Amino acid sequence: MTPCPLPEIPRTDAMTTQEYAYDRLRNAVMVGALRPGTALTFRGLAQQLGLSPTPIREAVRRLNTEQAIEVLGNRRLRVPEMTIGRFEELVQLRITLETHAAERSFPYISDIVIDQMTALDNGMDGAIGRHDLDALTRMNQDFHKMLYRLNPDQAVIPLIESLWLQLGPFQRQVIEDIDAINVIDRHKEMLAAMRGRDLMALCAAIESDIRDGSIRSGRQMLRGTRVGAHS
Amino acid sequence: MTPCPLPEIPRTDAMTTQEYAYDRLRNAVMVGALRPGTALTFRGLAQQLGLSPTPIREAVRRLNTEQAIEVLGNRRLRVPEMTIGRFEELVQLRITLETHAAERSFPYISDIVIDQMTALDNGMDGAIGRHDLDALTRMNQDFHKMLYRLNPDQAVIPLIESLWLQLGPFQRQVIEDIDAINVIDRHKEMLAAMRGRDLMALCAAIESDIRDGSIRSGRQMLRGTRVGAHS
DNA sequence: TCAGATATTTTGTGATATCATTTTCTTGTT
DNA sequence: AACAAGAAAATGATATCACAAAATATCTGA
Repeated sequence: MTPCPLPEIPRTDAMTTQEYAYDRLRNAVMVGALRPGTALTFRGLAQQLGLSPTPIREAVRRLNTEQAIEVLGNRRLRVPEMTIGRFEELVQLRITLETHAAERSFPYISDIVIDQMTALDNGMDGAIGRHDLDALTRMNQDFHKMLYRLNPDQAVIPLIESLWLQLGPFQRQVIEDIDAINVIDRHKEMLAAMRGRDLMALCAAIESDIRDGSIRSGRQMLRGTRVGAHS
Repeated sequence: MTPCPLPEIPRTDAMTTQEYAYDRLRNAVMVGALRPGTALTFRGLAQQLGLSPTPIREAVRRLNTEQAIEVLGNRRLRVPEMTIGRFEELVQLRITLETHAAERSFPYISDIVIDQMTALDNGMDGAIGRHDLDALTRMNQDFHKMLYRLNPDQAVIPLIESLWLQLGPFQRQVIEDIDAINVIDRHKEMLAAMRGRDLMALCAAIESDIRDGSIRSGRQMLRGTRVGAHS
């Protein structure tokens, strides 16, 4: 009965305990360290993190509001299962929201940002070499966020992150096949479109990027109604 | 120093205290009972609701995650201010997300649902007559949600509700001018498009519906950078 | 061996207490 | 009257406690 592996994250002094618990649990879901269907308890998490239940409850409730963790009526928490229908919805939503975000950030694209994103993209190759999938996932998200954040009034990122959280536990199984190279190629396409200031091409590249990361998993799912929770 | 008016809501026995606090605060923000810029404290809310701080903290943290309430570094909570830029972003996001939702629900439209939505729309006339703006807001949202919920795998509603929460406090000032009649007309357009199974017309009606509820407020805002917090 | 009842443990919930900060009020000085 | 300094009150954060409900383990009888 090994406790679930919650990847460690840096904790600064200015951070409250609740904040730390939230960040750590959120990161665990985001990078897919917890399989779909994983059962949790407030007190179990508290013990595992060496904290009292109070800040854990606040953290879990927040993640519940983001659809990242289910709070079941009986007294268990669960990482949501994935279904074919829900998966399709989430992917379509990602495409809609992320192309929207790109469109709203488009006027703010500058050469400087393109350089920064290029550097970040190059860094991802290193993560692949190291087989550091956690870092790869985070860097991939940072790459996308860097674009969407260009719009100074953006309100879309929290919504997109909720989708990433919902896809995270399932998506991990895809990334483990290291089709991640495809993702990188799509990033190159995105950067090319940004250099040419071509909005249509940028949105097309984003859509491809999202779809590529989903085809495999879609196939996997077609073999059963559910995925995850093998044990 | 009258405490902020948090509209009362029904409380069932099966409800936990945290859940009740969340629902009540959320409703208050949603219907715009709290003006933008309103300052709050955990303990103040606890006292006002006759509860201990613990469940209040959980409720407020959830609302913070939904961008409905700001948790400032100093020790105050605040209903976010509105800016022109953010307002424009939120409205555009609503249009993108709600037309997306309509598209994904489109195949599930049935005559029965159209009848139900028609009935709900008629009920709104009554709320206008009674000048019950809280009920009007809720019924308007229920009208939209009834459509978006048709897709059994929908994951979009929580995202849309986050936008409604962010617009709520500001939008209230608009509705108070009772331009709400326009909204109703747009609902009739939506219903007509649904009867004709015309997706394009449905999306156009939704976009008009959202824009109509925003023009006035946009104008109001152009006179200053901020709105609300009149004190 | 297995099903059902009972006892034990675990869990979620919410109030309370404590502590360090921060805010606010008071006071004194220029 | 204005402003700075210090005292008092209020606040956020989190551990702990008590209670009821639920889950799990144990026991009993066929």
